[in-house]
Amino acid sequence: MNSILLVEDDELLGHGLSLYLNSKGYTCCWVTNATDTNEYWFHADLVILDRQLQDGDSLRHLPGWLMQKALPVIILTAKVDIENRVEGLMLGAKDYMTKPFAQEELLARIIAHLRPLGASLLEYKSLQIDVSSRTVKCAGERVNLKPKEFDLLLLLLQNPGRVFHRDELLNKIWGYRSFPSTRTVDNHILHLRQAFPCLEVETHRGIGYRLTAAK
Amino acid sequence: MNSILLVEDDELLGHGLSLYLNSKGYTCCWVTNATDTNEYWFHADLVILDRQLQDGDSLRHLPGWLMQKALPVIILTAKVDIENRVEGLMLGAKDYMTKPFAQEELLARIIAHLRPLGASLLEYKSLQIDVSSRTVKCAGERVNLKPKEFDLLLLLLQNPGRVFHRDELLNKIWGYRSFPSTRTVDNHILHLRQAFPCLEVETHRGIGYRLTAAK
DNA sequence: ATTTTATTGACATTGAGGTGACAAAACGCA
DNA sequence: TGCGTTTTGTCACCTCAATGTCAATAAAAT
Repeated sequence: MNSILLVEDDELLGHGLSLYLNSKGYTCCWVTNATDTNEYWFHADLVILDRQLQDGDSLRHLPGWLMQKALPVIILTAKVDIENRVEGLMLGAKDYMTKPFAQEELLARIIAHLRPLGASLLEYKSLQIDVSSRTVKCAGERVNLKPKEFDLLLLLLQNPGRVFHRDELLNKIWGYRSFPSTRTVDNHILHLRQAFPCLEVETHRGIGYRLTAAK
Repeated sequence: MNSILLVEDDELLGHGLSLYLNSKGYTCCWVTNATDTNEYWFHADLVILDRQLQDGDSLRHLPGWLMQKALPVIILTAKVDIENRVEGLMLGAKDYMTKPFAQEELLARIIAHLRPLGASLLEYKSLQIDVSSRTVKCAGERVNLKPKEFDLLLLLLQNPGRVFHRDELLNKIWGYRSFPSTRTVDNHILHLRQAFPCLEVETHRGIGYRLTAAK
């Protein structure tokens, strides 16, 4: 469960937001000044930072805080002019919202910033395929696939249930434009089947292969 | 040299923005439809996506595109209502801007999203990398790296686990736009491997390299 | 000019993956 | 059911392109 540090000296807004965020399942820590911010910064996964605090413009502290621990920061402010937004973003913030704003939008932005970018994770039964690292885990165990094998697995997983012509596979993965009789596709299908017992690849005689849609 | 994919079917805005981004030092690729987006997605570091294209709502394609390669996406739209913003963010976008907007703010947001959330101190096993002073310590011992070697190490460490195409490395670190056959990348990888026995760089034959995510 | 850094080219090494032989299975047809 | 044909499964081998490696050269920095 992610924890959010809310820095807001407006009692009403601070109270409302912290309740709201709590209700959405976040651990929300609400502070009202720079000193407390400093203290709680380390425990947060994301920071919502009001720009005007009683003890001054919170932006002054931002670079220092970020240097201690890098976090996604969403700045809240009443100021609407462009220069201020640009300044906030340039000082290290990830996002900038102008009051008044809708709770729902803030929440959506929080989710967007907390969501890991590399989450291109495909799942099929006990398989996990990470596209960006080109790695496959089967029941938690890393399995090494050769490049073409990985490409083939990826294509099948991205279209579960669909029948692929051998020719289509040769074209999409091997880049072939003519289709000689070859055992190449079979070979790679074979390797995948051997590597992953849980992988249900149906043979469609005279056509090609398809991956049984997992649920 | 970061490259930005601009998906915008308004001629005027598309042209203006691509010029602007180019003038700010980005390699900007401007396309106007979903098909071309699909093709260029892989080469981009960040995507600016207009929501309404001639061939429909671009949000339909977003999850599919993100699955191929995870990228920060900024959505542009004329729609102002909250539901639309939330929808876009929930589908995987990192940011959402409503037209009309100021170029400067878009630029600031681009910078914010491309800026690695990295603290100035990166760690990997027994390595400590100080980004600001460009120094590396291995098990407490200062190790001198050549500039390009440091850049390469930094890029890998900022994206642990991710596979980098050789072309991508040549582009990001060497600024190449064409990709001649060269032993340059291999050489620098070699030097890093020799300098740091603890550095686990996987070779992905025919693709590139990746740093094993340490934990 | 001297030192440091980067790139190139030659050569060794490796491993991905294709090839073809053969076995096994599926299919068609009587 | 049985036989012949076609398609697929399986395996071992072999090729070649991609990479590892190093020394020599070029380029850049000082």
